[in-house]
Amino acid sequence: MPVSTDEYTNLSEIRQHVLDIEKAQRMAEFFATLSDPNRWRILSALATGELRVRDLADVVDMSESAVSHQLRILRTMRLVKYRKDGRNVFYGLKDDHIFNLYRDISEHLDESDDD
Amino acid sequence: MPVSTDEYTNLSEIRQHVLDIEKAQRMAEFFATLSDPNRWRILSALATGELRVRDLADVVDMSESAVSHQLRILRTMRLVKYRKDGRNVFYGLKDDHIFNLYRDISEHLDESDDD
DNA sequence: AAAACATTTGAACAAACATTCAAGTATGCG
DNA sequence: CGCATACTTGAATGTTTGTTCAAATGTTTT
Repeated sequence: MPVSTDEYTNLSEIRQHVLDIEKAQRMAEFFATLSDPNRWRILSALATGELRVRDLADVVDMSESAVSHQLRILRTMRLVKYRKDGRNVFYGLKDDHIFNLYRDISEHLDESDDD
Repeated sequence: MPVSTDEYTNLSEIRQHVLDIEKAQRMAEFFATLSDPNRWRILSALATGELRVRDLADVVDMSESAVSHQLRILRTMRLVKYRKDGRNVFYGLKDDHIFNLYRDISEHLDESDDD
């Protein structure tokens, strides 16, 4: 009986289950948003409540400019919301999706290397 | 009554809730692992079952070398397991943590921009 | 033992990214 | 109005990252 180049598995069937490039791209982009330590620090600060940029910069120990750049990214991914009040801008978490996520991953990271 | 530089919030209290740099770093590293479209494609392929590198490369349409490099990263983060069989190496998902994750994020990504 | 196959590894290169610095906008205050 | 404050933006810079290509390792087959 004829065998294709593949001797082990039916590749054409598997190929249909592989995430298409567009979807894979969107997933990757989202995770990229959370792949920076300072953005996590920002998010954890905002988890305590609304903060204006200046104070946020202070508590996470970054320059206002750096924070502002990062907030733009978090905004784009709709992880934070903001509200203007005079010359201040207050940022907050958009929902707590992220902190469920945070819990799940913490678990994974804390698993011991038993194999 | 004296007011610190901060007129709005008690910063020193918030500071204690900010993720420490080390933990933030670990979180970021983990998410970085999932911040590449091709790694998602690899994971989704492995979600169908074990595959050897050659076939994996085939279904995700990448070079064997590129796949091998990516598998090293996934291995480091303990997202995949592997098993040698002769000259083949079969890779598979280590657990399905990741696909719960996948579901959660899909939800978030599919939310409409209503504000 | 040699040739073919499967996978890994390392160096090199281009693309993506985070921070800095300087300049820009916008609001409030004297 | 003019100056200070709060925030954003853009260009420049150094670093990280993913792929390619070539070579190395290890295994099976003849």
